[in-house]
Amino acid sequence: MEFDVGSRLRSVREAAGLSQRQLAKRAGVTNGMISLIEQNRTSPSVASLRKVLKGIPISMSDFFAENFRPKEKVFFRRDELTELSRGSISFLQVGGDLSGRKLQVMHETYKPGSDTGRSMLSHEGEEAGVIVNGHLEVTVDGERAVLGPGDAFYFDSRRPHRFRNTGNVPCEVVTACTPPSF
Amino acid sequence: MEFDVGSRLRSVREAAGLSQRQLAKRAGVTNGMISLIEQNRTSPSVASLRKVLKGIPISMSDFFAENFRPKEKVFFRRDELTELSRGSISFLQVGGDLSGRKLQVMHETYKPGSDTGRSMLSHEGEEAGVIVNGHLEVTVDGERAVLGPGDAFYFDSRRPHRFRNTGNVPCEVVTACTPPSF
DNA sequence: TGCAATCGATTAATATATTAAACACTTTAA
DNA sequence: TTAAAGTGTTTAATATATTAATCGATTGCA
Repeated sequence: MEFDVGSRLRSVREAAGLSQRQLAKRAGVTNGMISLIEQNRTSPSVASLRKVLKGIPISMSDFFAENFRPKEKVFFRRDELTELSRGSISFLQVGGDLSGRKLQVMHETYKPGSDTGRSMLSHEGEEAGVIVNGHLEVTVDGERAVLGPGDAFYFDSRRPHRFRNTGNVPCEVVTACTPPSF
Repeated sequence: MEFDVGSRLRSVREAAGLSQRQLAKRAGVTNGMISLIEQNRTSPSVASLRKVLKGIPISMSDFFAENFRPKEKVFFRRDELTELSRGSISFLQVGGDLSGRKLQVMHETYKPGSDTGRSMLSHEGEEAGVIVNGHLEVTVDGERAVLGPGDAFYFDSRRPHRFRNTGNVPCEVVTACTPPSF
C-alpha cells in the first residue's frame, strides 16, 4: 500500500494541467528537480516538497492521503464480525475491509486488567463510544474518568488516549471512529 | 496554520514515549539526525521522514494532518447525553453541539412497535451500529434483516433505510454515522 | 522546409541532508 | 564520591538533494 512520491506527484501535477516547468516556476524550484522527483531518482526534502505542492496547490495531508474503494455487505451476524486484535482485548469490527471508508464501528470487550498500553498513541480523526456493560477507565490527554453502563466519551483522536479495565468483570463497549484507525 | 515538522515530530515522539535514540534505532537513522530535525535545523527528505515515522509508528497522512482543536468535554455520564427524542424512539447523543464535527454516536432505544417510518430515510454519509439488547428489523435498499444482540449493520446512508422494532421488548442499539445527520 | 518554443530528461557543480563521533548534562546504583 | 548509562546537542566528514545548463524530441507557425 506504500505509494511512491514520484508517481503521486506526476499524477497530481497532470491532474492540475501543469507542465513540469510551469509547476517549477510557481513553486520556485527547477524543472529538473521535478523531473528527478517524479522518476524517484531523488527523495525531496519536505521543505522542497512543500514548495512544490504549494504550486499545485495541494496540502501535504491530502498528498499523503490513502486511496479509496467501494463496499457492499450490509448485515453482519455477531459471528461474522471481523476480529481485529487478540490478546486481552477483543475488537469485533463491523464490516470487513474498510479501506476507503470513513466510519469504523467496533464491538469491544475488555477483560479485567486489560489495557491499550501506556504509549498513548494518537491518530487523525474523531472517536466516540458508549459503555454497554462493566466499567472502563478512559484517559484522554491527562483527563481520566471511570465510565459505567450508559456512560460515553467523545474526543479528537489526535489527543493522546488510553483505555483500561481496572475492574474485575469484563467491559463491553461499542465505539466508533472516523476515519478508521486500523 | 503552518505547523513546523520539528515540533510535530518531537510531539508525536514524546507521545509515543520514545527517546531520540530509541526512535533512531527503530527507524534505522542516527539520533543526531532526529535531534536536528526536531530543531528544524534540517529539512529531512521524505524518504528519511518515512523511516522515522514508521518507527513511531504514525502515517505520513496523520503526521501532516492539521492541528488539534482546543480541549472540549470528553466524558459524558448517561444522564448527560443529550436526548433527541422522536416519538417512541429515544436517541441519546454522545456530545452536545456537534456542529463542525464529523462523527455522531448515539445510544438509541426503540420501544416495541416503534418505526422510523416507511418514507425510508436517505442522506449523505455512512452509518453503522451494533445491537445491544432486543431485536431490530433493519431494511436497506430492499434488503431486510432482523438483528439480535451482538449483530450489526454498516451501509452507505444514501441507500434508503428504515428501522423497526417488531418484537415485544425494547431494543437498545449503539449507532454511529458520519457526518452527523441531525 | 526552416526557426522558435515548448516538452521531459540528463549532467557537472554546488548546496544541504545525514552520519559517526564526540560533547555536556542528568539520573541511577554502588 | 564514583562509574555507568541515560538524555539531547554539536561538529567535521560524507552522501545526497538541488541547481544551472544543456540535451534530443516534439509541436506550431512562417
